[in-house]
Amino acid sequence: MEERRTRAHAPARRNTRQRQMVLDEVRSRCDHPTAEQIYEAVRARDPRVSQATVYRNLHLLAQEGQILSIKAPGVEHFDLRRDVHPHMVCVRCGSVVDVPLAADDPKLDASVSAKTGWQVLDHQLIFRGVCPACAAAEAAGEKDESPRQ
Amino acid sequence: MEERRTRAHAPARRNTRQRQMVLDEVRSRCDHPTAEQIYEAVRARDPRVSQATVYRNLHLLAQEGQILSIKAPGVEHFDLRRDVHPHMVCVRCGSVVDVPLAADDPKLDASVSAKTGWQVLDHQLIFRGVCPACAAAEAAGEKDESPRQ
DNA sequence: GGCAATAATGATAATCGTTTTCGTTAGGAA
DNA sequence: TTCCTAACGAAAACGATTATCATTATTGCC
Repeated sequence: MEERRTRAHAPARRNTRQRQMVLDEVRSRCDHPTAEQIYEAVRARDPRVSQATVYRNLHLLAQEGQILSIKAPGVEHFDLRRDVHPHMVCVRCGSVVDVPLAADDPKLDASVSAKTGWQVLDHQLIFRGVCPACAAAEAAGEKDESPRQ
Repeated sequence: MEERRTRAHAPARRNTRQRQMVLDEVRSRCDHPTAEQIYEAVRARDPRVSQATVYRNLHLLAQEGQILSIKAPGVEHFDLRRDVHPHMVCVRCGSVVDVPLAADDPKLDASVSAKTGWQVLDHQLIFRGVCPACAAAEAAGEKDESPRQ
């Protein structure tokens, strides 16, 4: 009852050329690209790949734990690192960098789960700030100094 | 030179009826409403208030430090508390709650700033999880158990 | 109190990132 | 090789937010 294919042979994940390109692209970078940036890079290799495919695969890979998704305000970024670690977003240009802080308490999620009764999946520590480049630009007299986002 | 009104008498912030309604509405709640929810509540009091006005005022109040903006993945939420503190978002229904954790190290921002050379404005700690209500619904056999967002 | 300057508004269109739709293509087990 | 169906591509749809612009109304000042 109710297991036509459910256990017989798993959900049958297929290894497509497009999926491999998306994974390769994230892995080959040392920054924190957005879906749009990955799309452009993949598209440079094969212009027929569609945006939807890039989004689909980024989310699939993140779900599988092969890459990390960073839900920055406004745009989602991706990271080849798989361990949870803090990030910092520039409120002026949107760039994202890793923050070199000691890893958080690994029991944090469990402790919050115990305190709240929620089933905790993961967490994200995000700093907002102004990167050196944008700070320099501001100092140099660029008008419009109000933070965005 | 170049200070027609710049210092004479500040930018002249006006106290409009709409702005007061938005602030009252956030203050009167113990949850973490979205702009849309505030819009609906304000609109119940005065149907002529526009969405743009609600967004404008929420951001202005957040910038002034009168309320707190929580950049949850997908939607922005607002909080009557003014101190930085962690939140948890339900990946199924999107609800947001405060997390009862000891306040973070107040020197955290300064320490990150020193380490990275960025000008740090603030930070956000966000947990993702499944709230008890949604967990119960899942257990009760609701189909579609894959996390959203 | 009246008046002008301009901050702020309301209605609406536009934007942006992302997701859905749906007909077509192509992995890969049999 | 065949067949099932996961995955694709193109395009439209979507939801949240922001910009535009003519109009309104708050406030400082006489």
